[in-house]
Amino acid sequence: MANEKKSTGEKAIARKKRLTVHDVARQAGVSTGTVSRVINNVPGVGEDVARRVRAAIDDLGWLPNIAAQNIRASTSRMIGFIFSDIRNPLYATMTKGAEGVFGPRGYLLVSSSSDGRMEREVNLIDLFRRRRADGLILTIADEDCPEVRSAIARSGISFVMLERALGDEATSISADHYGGTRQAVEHLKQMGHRRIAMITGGRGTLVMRERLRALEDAMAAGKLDPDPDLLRLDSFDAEYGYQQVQMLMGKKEPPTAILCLGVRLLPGVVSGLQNMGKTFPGDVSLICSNDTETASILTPPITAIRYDAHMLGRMAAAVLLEQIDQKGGKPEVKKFEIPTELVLRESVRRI
Amino acid sequence: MANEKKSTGEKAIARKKRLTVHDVARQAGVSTGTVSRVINNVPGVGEDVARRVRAAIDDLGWLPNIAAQNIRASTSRMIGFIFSDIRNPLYATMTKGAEGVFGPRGYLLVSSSSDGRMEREVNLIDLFRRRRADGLILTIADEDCPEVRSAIARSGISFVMLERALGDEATSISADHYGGTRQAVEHLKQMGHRRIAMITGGRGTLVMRERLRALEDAMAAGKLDPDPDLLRLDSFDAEYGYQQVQMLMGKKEPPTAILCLGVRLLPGVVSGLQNMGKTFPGDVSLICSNDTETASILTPPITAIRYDAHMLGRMAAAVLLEQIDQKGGKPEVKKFEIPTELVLRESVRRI
DNA sequence: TTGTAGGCGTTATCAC
DNA sequence: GTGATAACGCCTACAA
Repeated sequence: MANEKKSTGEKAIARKKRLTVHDVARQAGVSTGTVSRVINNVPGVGEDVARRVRAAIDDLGWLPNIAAQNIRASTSRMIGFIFSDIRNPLYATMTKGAEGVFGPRGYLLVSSSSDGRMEREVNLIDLFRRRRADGLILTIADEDCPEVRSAIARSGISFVMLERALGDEATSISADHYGGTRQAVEHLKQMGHRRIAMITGGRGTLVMRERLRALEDAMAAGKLDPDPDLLRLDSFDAEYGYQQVQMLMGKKEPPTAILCLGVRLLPGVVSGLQNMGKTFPGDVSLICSNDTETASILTPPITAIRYDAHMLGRMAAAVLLEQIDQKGGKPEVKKFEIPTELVLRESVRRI
Repeated sequence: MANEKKSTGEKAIARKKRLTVHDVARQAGVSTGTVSRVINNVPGVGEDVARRVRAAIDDLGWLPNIAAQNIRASTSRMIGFIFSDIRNPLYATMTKGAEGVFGPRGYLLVSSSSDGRMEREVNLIDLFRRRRADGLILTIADEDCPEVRSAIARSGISFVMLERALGDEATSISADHYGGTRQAVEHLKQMGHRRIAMITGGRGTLVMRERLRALEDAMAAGKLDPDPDLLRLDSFDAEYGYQQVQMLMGKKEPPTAILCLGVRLLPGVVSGLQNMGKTFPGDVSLICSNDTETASILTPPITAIRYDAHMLGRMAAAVLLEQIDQKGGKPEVKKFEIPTELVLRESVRRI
């Protein structure tokens, strides 16, 4: 009663006031507490009263303000997902996968692109801290960046690394890049290839480390000595692929096969080859990663290392939620890996 | 003082309590109001006091809780963007563009996929209403769906339509699909084509209406009578493209040119052609929309209707923010269009 | 210049 | 069963 400020009177004349529990309570002739109990299904509310409340809710078209609920519960039911660029189909697919897990559990997924820049990553982490995100999925550009690591640490937010790792300090979810790359190289070796180049990016990430280790192991196992000049490891950009493939193919002793590892690299590599009049697999064999529709419809279609990015997103979401639920007991650090598969097509020839 | 509950004492022993203005105020030996003034740059705070406050903030590592700020300001600084699927590069690109406008202005962009399903769209709109989003960018599946329209209306949230329209009722931003399609068809006519097919989706959207109108106008202008059986207008899915292109090319009188309008359709159409051993432009000429890297590296590269999706996202964001700022005066309904361009490549031949 | 107090919209803890 | 009331974390009159 004391609460009936004049704003109620203004409502009709002034700009539409936002609806609150109070409006519903008044309309139903009950207290706000009762309204709250009804919408939260707290037992012990009279059936007729509940009916009246629900009628008032429908009548006014009220929906509880989640922000207010959250502030009381000191939670946000929001998860941040940070990666380089949503235009990369890999991240779009992971986002879609994660969304499918978070949505039904009442969490809002907020994906944001850092353009792979450290300051943006730090800003985004701080932003999620200000918004009191309940969790973070991180696919950062460089696992060793101290600024980013300290931003993560001071945020105090539960997080998992996706396609990245933080030593033994954090849970991570990734594809089996070692296995995938190893299988690709073994296939090339079987097809008679000895000079195998690799174009990729992601220095300072689990992904590059595993790919490199796989290549080295495979070469060593075949008693082939790797040529360091065949390694082009500085970027995932199409432009980089375009340049490097031409430099590689312009060498006196060009590679006979190229691993093109990174979704955006492939268009660059292919148009680089086209630009210098080289064909695949005639002039050079090609294996790409991840598999995409583009890879499958090029002429000829391209052999690819495939893994399920959608599943990766789902797993990251599920693992993170589990970790959030257990918050209190210190979270166990776990490592999850999903399998890869070599999709044989026509871009590799026997030599 | 009365406020110093025992929780402060517990802090050391119990689970880490969240930081608040109170902690900072105590640490700096000032009141919470003063802390608030400092972080909000309200003039009239003693320089030494401000310094002490800032020191305390840094010391504790506190960041104001945006949720709490928002609940006071009755805003959320959050914008929802609803479309069918983030894996569609068009939406990913728009999202990126919009992010670039919202971020610097302190707004959080939340993109979510509806899978083009009406109930999902309604759920998402209600979700954004519960979260008190300040604005909505809508790329819904069907402009005429009454459930969705009423969800929009009852939400009371400022919104703009992106690549969609709501008659004269709402501001919309889109590419000039009429112009783009018209130009493509004129080009085909000039190259001697008379039987022009169109594969696309999006019934009930501005985009399809404009494309269809352009095709009809162009045919009429050339005194060609359109064959309704050459119109395949039921889906944007790759699978649909795969099927329909084969049905079209299997006809007694197949088309001599196909407009393949929809990013995901292209891989389907191309592999459909490959599957039946048809080539382009030998057996049929091809024009696609939007332009993608895939279109440019296929053999041969594909003539494409291009428009700037990134710009579309930026514009939608800018227009929406302007509309939000002016909230109070009823928002003017405006229509924005960005130009398209026909990128000539090698998938169209003269006949 | 700084402190106090009330309120933003909700829920949980008391009483009744 | 239901109704007051005190938080949640912050900002802003208003008072001092």
